Amino acid sequence: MRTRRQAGTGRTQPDDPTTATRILDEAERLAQTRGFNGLSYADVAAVVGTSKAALHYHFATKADLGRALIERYTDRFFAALGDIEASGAAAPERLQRYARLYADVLKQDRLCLCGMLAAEYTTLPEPMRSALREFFGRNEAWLSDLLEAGRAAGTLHFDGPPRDSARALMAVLEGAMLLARAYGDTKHFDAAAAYLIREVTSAA
Amino acid sequence: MRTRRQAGTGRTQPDDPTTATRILDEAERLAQTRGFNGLSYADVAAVVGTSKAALHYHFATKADLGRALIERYTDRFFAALGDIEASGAAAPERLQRYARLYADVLKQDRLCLCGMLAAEYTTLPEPMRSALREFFGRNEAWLSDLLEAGRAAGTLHFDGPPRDSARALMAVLEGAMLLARAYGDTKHFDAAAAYLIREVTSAA
DNA sequence: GTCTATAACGAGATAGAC
DNA sequence: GTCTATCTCGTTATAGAC
Repeated sequence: MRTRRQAGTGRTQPDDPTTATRILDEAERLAQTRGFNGLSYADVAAVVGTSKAALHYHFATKADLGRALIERYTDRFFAALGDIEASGAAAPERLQRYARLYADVLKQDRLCLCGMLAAEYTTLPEPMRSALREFFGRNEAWLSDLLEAGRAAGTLHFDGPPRDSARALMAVLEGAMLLARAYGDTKHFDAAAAYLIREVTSAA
Repeated sequence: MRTRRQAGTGRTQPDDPTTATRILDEAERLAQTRGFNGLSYADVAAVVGTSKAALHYHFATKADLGRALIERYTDRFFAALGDIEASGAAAPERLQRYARLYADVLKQDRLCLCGMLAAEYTTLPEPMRSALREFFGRNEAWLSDLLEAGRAAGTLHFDGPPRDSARALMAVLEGAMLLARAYGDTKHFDAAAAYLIREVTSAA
């Protein structure tokens, strides 16, 4: 039931990476490259330099670990989206920066954590499934707002409801990561992303 | 080393589904829903109504089974593309029918076999990896030819090399399947696919 | 908080009878 | 061509010492 733990003393917040954090870091890396089902406690423990039992102390079950992974990933992702909003850039530039978030992940030879987990969806425990749906739902909402605002400002052009275009954008980014990695060529991703953004950005 | 086998007698070709075929059918279904790593010999044997050892007779290793799955899937897929070509339809209609191939898979609550395997790419043995790259490479070539012909005929409109648009199309279809299944809503797929096809089909 | 040790199970794969 | 039986290994998870 427990997940993460404060130490007995009060000085556990602002320190170097805590053990739980290092566990999450390595589990995240493995999940993004090999998938959640392709990740074992033994793999993680070996890199972190601890034991399988210690992992179970921090994350009692693999489902707990998985849920923590998605939640941390989601928090980080939307913090990055907050940075984009705070930049005050116009809609086309925001869209470019959104796509760059994905490109940066791919450059590390990783897939989007949630895209990867979506492929494994039917094998995941329910807490992970609902966390995934939340990630994609919030993404769709964020993109829809961006598209709608851009269209209102005359800087973006597309037909139909913003939600449909948002879904298409998410789909092309997730799909392009998948295909680009199979080819071992990030240019596959860049071409697909640039194509779709050009469609939305260029005048009708 | 062996894979598939003819019986001693000569009448093993035109019969009801042979055991090897039923094995492939069920393994394919599981791979498309749970992934290749989420599929076990025990699962397949239970549905086919045989033993794990019998599976090993037909497909000595799991890598052999996986390769056979991709090859059969590829053969079927390009047979379907051949039907589209033989129909004599114009490029926009061909594109619609191409997208419908994916939609039909999704309606069975499955992902594209090769899209699913692409997510598991780093965990796959090399023979499966090269078979995957071949599937996507041939797809890209087929779509590129279609796009180029459509642009020449004035029925399709897009900028840049056909190859980039082909990649974007494949990416959106694979990605949309992934996301639609997580939502349990095939309309997610239809919206994304329709959006992208409209972009290419409508006049500039 | 972390360890060693081990339980309990499922995986892929093999041997040999029929 | 399929079976039963078994092997070996890796998996998640737990027990209990320190």
